[in-house]
Amino acid sequence: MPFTYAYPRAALTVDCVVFGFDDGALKVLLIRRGIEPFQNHWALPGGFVRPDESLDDAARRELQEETGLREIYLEQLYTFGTLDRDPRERVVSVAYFALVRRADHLPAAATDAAEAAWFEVEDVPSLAFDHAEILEMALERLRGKIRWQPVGFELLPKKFTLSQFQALYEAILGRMLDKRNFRKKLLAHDLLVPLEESTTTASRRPAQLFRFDHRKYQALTRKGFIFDL
Amino acid sequence: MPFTYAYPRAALTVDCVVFGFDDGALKVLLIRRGIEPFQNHWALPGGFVRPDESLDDAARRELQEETGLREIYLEQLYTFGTLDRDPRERVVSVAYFALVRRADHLPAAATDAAEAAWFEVEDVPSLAFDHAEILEMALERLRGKIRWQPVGFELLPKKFTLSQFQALYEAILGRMLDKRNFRKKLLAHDLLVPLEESTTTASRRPAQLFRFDHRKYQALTRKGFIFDL
DNA sequence: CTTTACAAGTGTATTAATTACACTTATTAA
DNA sequence: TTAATAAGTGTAATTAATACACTTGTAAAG
Repeated sequence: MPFTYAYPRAALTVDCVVFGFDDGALKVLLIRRGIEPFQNHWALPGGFVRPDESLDDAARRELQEETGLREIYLEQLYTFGTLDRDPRERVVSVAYFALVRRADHLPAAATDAAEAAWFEVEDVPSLAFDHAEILEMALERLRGKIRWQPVGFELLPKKFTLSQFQALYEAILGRMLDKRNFRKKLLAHDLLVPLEESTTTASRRPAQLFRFDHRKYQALTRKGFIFDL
Repeated sequence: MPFTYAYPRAALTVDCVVFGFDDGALKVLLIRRGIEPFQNHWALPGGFVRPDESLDDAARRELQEETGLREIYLEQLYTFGTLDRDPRERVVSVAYFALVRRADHLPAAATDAAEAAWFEVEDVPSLAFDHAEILEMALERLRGKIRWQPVGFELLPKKFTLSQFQALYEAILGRMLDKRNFRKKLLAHDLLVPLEESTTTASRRPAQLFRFDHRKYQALTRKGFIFDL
């Protein structure tokens, strides 16, 4: 049953830039395309928006289908609509920006059919379509967002050490931070709750574990706060 | 000549939130709709994206056609894609955010057919579709943007006084600022060039006129800077 | 020509935030 | 017992943010 319109219409897709943090490095989740165009190239997970779902719903569905990820942090990034971004026809893509706790989604994730893998953002293969441009914009968004919101909440495991937190910020910002100043500022926000436990593995001094105070985190993000480090 | 697809496709539109500053108040440009749905309601200028133009081009064209505005500051804001935002059919709208110097575009602007008018953002009539929501998001963007870019450049006349600049910030932020601290911080950025001239009208002390140093403005926005007031 | 009304313009002291900087401690493996 | 490694900790100097009130220059009114 075909659908007919008086004027040509662009196809609508969503594409997701999924960031994770692991082994001290910021990573992005890519899938290997199974079909043309760009068959076998790496690309951002995504696909066509269905007529009966909102853009946000489409992004969540595609993520679930292609990477197995569910219930993760997701926000709209930007809409890409230049004329030649898809070789087949006019395709407008609404890009999304997602953050996941790698520990909660351990493997490269249960995937439908295509291959999915994490890549360090500093070492990404050449990407299909204009996905390199989308990734670049997502990185800028993340670097900007970190100044406003304690983004770590979405990227770190539920229990984490201050060193892990600092390593995350250093990976995102791309520069080293002073340990004492970092801790002083972070703890001043009264956002972290120390746990009874400490790390046990590794041949060195154990580190204190913390968790986020979810309530205070939400109150702070609502009224907006500066978190410059 | 009809166009046929295997699946239904959403229509794609652009809508523009155009801000201006005048008489000490922040204003938004609206048009009165000539056709159904929402005939005679006020709405954001906008319309359908044509198959041969990018989203940015569509926004610029619609602004020109409906309000006469050309060559103004324009950036993409957000894409609105809930299922029921248009009563006719599925319509996805890419919203844009624009800033104009009211002095350069004096009247409500040369308009094609529909009526166009400026409204104070604090006193906007009820709007068609989800345009109230779009306007709200644009205001948030403007209030956020002002903190790290000297937005005044796009909104103030080419020659302006420090009091005008402060009034603009007060209108956007919705609170009063201290005159001495405002001037101290603003001038510290070394972004303004004092002119020979002063204001002449009005029965009071003339005010020093300034212009922006375009070169320094661009250098600062590129590397990002904090402009908290 | 004197007075009045009005916004323009100007400085300092206090407080808060940011930065720079180096050694000690707890653990495991050798 | 020693070596290796990352965890943990405080202070002084600098810089930025804030609070706050009077004088000046012009035009209009009297």
